[in-house]
Amino acid sequence: MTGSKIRNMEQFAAVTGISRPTVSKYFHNPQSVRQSTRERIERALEQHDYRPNIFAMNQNRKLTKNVGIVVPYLADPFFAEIARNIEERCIAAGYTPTLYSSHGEQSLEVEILRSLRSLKPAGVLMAPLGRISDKAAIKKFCADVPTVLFDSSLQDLGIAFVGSDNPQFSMLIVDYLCRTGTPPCFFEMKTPTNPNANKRRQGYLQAMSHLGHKPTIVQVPGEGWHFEEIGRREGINAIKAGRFTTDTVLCSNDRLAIGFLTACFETGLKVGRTAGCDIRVAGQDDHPFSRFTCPPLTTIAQDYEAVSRHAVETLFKAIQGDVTTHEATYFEGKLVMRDSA
Amino acid sequence: MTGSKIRNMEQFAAVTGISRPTVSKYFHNPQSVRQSTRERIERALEQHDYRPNIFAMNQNRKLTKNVGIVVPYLADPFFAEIARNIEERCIAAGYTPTLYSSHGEQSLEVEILRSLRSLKPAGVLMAPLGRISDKAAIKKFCADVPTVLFDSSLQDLGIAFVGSDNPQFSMLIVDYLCRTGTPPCFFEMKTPTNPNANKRRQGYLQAMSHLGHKPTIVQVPGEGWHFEEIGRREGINAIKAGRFTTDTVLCSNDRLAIGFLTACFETGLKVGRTAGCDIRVAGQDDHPFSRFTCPPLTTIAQDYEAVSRHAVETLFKAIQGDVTTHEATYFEGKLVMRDSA
DNA sequence: ATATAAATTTAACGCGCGATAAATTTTGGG
DNA sequence: CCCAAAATTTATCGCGCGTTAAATTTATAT
Repeated sequence: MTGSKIRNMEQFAAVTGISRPTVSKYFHNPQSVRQSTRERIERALEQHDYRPNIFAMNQNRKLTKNVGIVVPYLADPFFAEIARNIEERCIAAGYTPTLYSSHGEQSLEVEILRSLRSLKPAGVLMAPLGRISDKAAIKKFCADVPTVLFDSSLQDLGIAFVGSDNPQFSMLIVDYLCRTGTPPCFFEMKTPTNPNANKRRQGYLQAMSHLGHKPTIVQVPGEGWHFEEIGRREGINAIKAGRFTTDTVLCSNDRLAIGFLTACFETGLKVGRTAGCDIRVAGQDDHPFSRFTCPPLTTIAQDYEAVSRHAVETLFKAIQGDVTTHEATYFEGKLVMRDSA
Repeated sequence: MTGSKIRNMEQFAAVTGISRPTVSKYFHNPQSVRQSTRERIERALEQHDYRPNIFAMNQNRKLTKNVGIVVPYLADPFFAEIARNIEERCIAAGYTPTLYSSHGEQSLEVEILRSLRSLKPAGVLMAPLGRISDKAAIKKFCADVPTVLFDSSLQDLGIAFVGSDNPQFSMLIVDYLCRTGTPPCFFEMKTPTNPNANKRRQGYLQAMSHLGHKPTIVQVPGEGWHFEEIGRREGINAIKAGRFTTDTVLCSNDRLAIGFLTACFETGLKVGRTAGCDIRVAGQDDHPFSRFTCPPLTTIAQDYEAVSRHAVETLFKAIQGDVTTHEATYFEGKLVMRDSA
């Protein structure tokens, strides 16, 4: 590393002995220049750690290499994990991802889209808030920026949707629960944050009907993204009110289930699938913490490896112009048997 | 909203009937223009939703309004929460925060600093990886960009450090545990990720010595950021090997404790502080999930409201030139009594 | 060696805004 | 109504790079 400070591409090009337009071309796509040229640039790059000014680069280019990643609630480790997964894939593809969290608020989600516009992103991967999203604002955004929605579908907005086959989730776990014990009640929030919950309820109803059992749905109040607290507080209420008609409870999602496990603990119900247990509890998602509840939570694992991979691939295809019609992809979940049910 | 598309500040200025330099001044600081002028601009702003081109804005300004926020591992909800808190404070102060996670990897942390440089941030708030951080790289970065370190201290790098009084944490909980039952063993990773763990061990030793008890430290192997899994796996090993000399275990942090609770469950140990329980378990941090373990985890709550507030305030002071000498601030924790100990 | 295609160089403009200096207008106090 | 101070306008550069067209060099095939 020589001490010389390089201020711009002009000076860097001078060091390499190559003209600036060619150097510029290299940074745009290293494969677009001759190998000998590439090697000379890269040799100089090792000695001077020059980087093109990111602001100057982007201002005069209609399409940047920026990619926006928007999740509804980053304090949920599920979204943190999937965001990380997506982030890595974007970097590997030579893009610069920027991560945003809507923190459960409509106003923030809208503001994020505003900010994103000014970044002129090549594309955006977005998990919308869901029910409380400003659909009109998102629709408008999708019209201007190639956007792939994931996790939570929003009408047919964006160039594609990638998520999970939620009805299949519920049907799978209902089938398992019925095979191994009493048919489950379904525990959920009355006003769920996103449509996935509705599809899971449908799946539950369908599976129960198919197996010839009478369904019981326990809906509880609660707003916002503190699902564990809602599961705990309203779980206690529902247990005390005797709203669960069988000794098996299927929760709409894992975070609700984690809170419900606490509710069981605090009301003295022993959770598990062995003799001497009072209640079986199952979730859906395979949340990172589900492995560590007591007892560990039986659940349906989202294939978020597949979701993130397909979402990213779809976006990059669309960016490269292989735009077709809107397409929705749903990945199946897998049963994860643990000790809670 | 009129249909006219405004492409740049020139055109927007024309619409308002005000000159471009004045409009520019407004965007730099709305208070710097006359009220009547401000009102005219804001009226036009409502009709045309024009925003200055962010790239053009920043390229020719030595100091931007960007602020970098770097956390070591975003999939840990603790960091997600504190990042969110810091983010909001930055926005409220008129800055544009960008969030990065090192994902537990040195190479990524270094790369993030490289990227941050090219964003010309006004300042950076960084929770370093700790032990595996590339200290030289961070030192170099701190020399160029005003940086406040938080959560995990790294020598005396940066303009300030803001974190928790870790020895106090351990002393507080040791005192509590000794008052209410048998003195605790200390459960930790052999090679902790950051210096906080060492300070907590010191606090434990000091408190035990002060109270006249013989300390027992159980160190277990394990690398990376999957603390829960390490706590579970190595917890089982340590329990089976009879390494815990008393029926009370103080874990170095909550995530380890969450895993250790699972270990207790899987080895048949009943956790709690009531008659009939086999073991008491306590953590440190008040992790968002600690409220929902079974039993809920007794722990020491980090004051991350105070940490994030003071970190942001310190940074903005430094940015405004009130740079003094390096200063470290440590906030005390509060005992959160729950049912695990 | 020669023709042809491919890569590079040269030259020059534009992007949208920051920044500045000098000229002009507006404001507010007496 | 006048004047000094404050705010705004006018005019003009510069930032660092993208982009283009024409001229030139280099590589590849015949």
